[in-house]
Amino acid sequence: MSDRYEAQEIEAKWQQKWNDAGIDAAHDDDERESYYCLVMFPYPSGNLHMGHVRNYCLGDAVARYKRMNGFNVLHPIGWDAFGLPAENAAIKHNRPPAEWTYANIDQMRTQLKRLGLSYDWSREIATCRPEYYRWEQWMFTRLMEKGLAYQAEAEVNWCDPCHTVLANEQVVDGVCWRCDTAVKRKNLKQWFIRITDYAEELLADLDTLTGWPEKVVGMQRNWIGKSTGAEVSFGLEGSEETLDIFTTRPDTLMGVTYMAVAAGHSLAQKAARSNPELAVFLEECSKISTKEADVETMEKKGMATGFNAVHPISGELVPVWVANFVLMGYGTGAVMSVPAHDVRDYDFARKYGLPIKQVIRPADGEWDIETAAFTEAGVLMNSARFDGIASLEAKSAITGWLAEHGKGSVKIQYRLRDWLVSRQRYWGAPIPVVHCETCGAVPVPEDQLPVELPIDLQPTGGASPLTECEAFKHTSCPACGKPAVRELDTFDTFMESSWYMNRYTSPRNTDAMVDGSAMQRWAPVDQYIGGVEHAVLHLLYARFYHKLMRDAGLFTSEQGGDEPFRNLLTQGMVLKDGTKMSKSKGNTVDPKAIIERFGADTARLFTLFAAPPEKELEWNDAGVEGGHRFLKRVWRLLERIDVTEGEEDAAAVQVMRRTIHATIQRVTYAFEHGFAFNVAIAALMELTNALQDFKPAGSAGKAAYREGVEVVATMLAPFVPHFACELGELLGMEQMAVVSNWPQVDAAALVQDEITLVVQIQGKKRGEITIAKDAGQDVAMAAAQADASINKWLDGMQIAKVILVPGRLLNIVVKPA
RNA sequence: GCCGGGAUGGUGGAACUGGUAGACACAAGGGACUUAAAAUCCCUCGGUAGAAAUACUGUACGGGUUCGACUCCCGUUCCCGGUACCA
Repeated sequence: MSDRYEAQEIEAKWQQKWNDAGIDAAHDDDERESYYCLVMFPYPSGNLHMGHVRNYCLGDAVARYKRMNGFNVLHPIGWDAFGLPAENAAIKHNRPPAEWTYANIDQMRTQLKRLGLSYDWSREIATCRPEYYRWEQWMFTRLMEKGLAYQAEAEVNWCDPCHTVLANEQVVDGVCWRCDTAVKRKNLKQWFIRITDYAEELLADLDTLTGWPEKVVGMQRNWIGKSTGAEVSFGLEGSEETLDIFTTRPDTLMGVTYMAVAAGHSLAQKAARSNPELAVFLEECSKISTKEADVETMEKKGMATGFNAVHPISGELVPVWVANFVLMGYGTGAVMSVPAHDVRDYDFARKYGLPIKQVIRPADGEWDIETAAFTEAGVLMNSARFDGIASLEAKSAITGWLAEHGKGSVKIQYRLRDWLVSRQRYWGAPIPVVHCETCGAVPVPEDQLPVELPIDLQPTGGASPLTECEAFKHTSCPACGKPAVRELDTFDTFMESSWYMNRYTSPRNTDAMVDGSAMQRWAPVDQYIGGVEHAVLHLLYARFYHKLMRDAGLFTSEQGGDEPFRNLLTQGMVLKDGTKMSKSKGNTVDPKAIIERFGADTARLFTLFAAPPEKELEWNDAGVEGGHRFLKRVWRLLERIDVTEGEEDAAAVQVMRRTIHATIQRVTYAFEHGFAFNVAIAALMELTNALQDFKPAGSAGKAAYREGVEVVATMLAPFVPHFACELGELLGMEQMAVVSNWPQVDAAALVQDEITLVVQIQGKKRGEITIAKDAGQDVAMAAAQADASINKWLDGMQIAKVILVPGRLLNIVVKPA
């Protein structure tokens, strides 16, 4: 048994033993310090792909390392089980989404278990179960009561032939993915949650996220997009109404030469009634998809409405245009245009022959406005009483004047928009609202929750089958008791993924969404690991939801924190042949095949070794074999474990022990700083190579060799737990490797009397010298000059400068004598 | 378009806070063992010149700062992620 490494047998054996010993359970009642390690739960698409494997191997390494360091670890898993792919699969196979979803969950659970991941399976959750989503329904009714949830019109991508709303993903080059018909924008009354009420806190608390990658914090900051500017009321010629806009550049107000409104703006709609040409243009505008990338990259077009706006300061008339790039959902759906000082306005003005009026000039020098827009700050000109003022002061001067005259005010604007949570889909959590002719939109009372989704409906590709489910649709009004109809939209699936991390702390709680004391024990998540593609949306919604839960009184800041994730690791994607693995490209690698051929440990080892966690990982079948070869090499270290060869060599033992303890230091560092497991595993390979070359001579040699092999077995445990346990057993280690104590560095073993110093001349390496550890510059220089291969570069030269970097290098700067 | 990230040998990657570029692997080539194969072990392995010692050159591209730059600054190209209804 011990002479060959048989992965399949070993892995089955240890998974059974771990299960029997219950070592993966998180204990709600425990003296030890808690540690919460969370990986992003998967969408149950049916098969585990390499991205999952990578994510979960990283999380498992962290969880196991923390257990070996004495922590009581919560490492849960579950299923993000609502969503669009289930409906697509349902149409394809003509089976209800629920069936497909639950079958996939069973299959993927088996695959996860085969990998030997140390989850506490007793806490498994699936978001499509009423026991789960009832609490987000409950939360939504609370938000309605607080005025944080509201209904408003919003545009969707609509496909006429399919008679359905399309997700952005389903719009390809402006047409429906199924029937190739051009999509149309359509207004629907939908539910929103006021995330903008929390914009300031979401922004401010980014500063507390010191354990997050800076790039993610930056992306969130930009997404929230706080800008300070002014709201300005323009008049409308021959009308009492005003045209209100927001601008970040009130200093350029005197340069406004036209206004631009969205196609959906009331002014545009009004103008189109008497202008057929404009009506055609508006129709054309309604055919752009709602994707930001499409809107921003299309050709900028516009048309005059015939209306004129009245400038709030000069009283001059400026034309109001409709422009296809102005978005109804942003601000007021109207903007002021200053072509002289904004690139997009400049291009638009040039295209349509609109006037360009320069009102800012550079503080020093001239600017040719005929050539390009001047977008920097400067000094005002052509601005009547504001002439000569610098941009910065002009902003407050002009805003102040507007405020005095009731035509504007300082305004803080966020790019962040309220969270649209309605989806016109079936496979999602029902929105717990009843629409009553008398009482309006009424939240479903707590004692009637959950509003259960009928699970046996069959989507057809058209409208959601929920809209045709009479049994679901008809109910009575919770307020007045009269017949009423249920809300037929379901929640955005980001709703479920926004609070699952907190649910794991008390996953079977039937009395409340979460339990304050369980939150106190576990929350916030100590380490969250998942794909960087979630850097903005999922992570922002989860942060927001955490604050909503706190403010609903489910836990206090002291119990659950103000933020859900203390530390974040964003892993890169798994690629094959330089591109993302996908079925359509036919370049997928099935983890199952790797596991069957080499075992779970080899699959785990390779995914961790092949690339640093945050970088993309290029899959390489040959590399997998290399990983397997390494395990076999470690295995063979056992052959010499009780062998002694030759005379004891104290110096060799000292070098060996230094290597062992330097490796402990390096591997431990990887776990404590950034999880560079590729480097940690490389260090373990180096140690293995050193042990292979080491002659275990005499009792000290034999002891050093055994120490080294035991250290390798123990430190491999977070990465290849089955292998490490088997090796540990064969070594006669007292405990299973996965529950052993993490090795400690013996500082004495690291001490070195002499060090090697690189010698450079003019910054180029010319040799090495060996000197005493704490020798000074004089000693180093003497040693350098005593070395012929170094000294030849000093011949005929005058030493201009000497730089000594202690422990690293000596750089000698010379010039001709 | 906008926001964020990346680019180092034939390949994946390493290089601490600006201090030896290429650790550790993979592939390839050569050799040992074997009747043979597999497995295993040993050697070579950025480029140019050289028998070698060695020298020059080299971290996407063009500049800059520095005694010293893969690392910092300015500009450029290409690739990837996100862009609010994929999750």
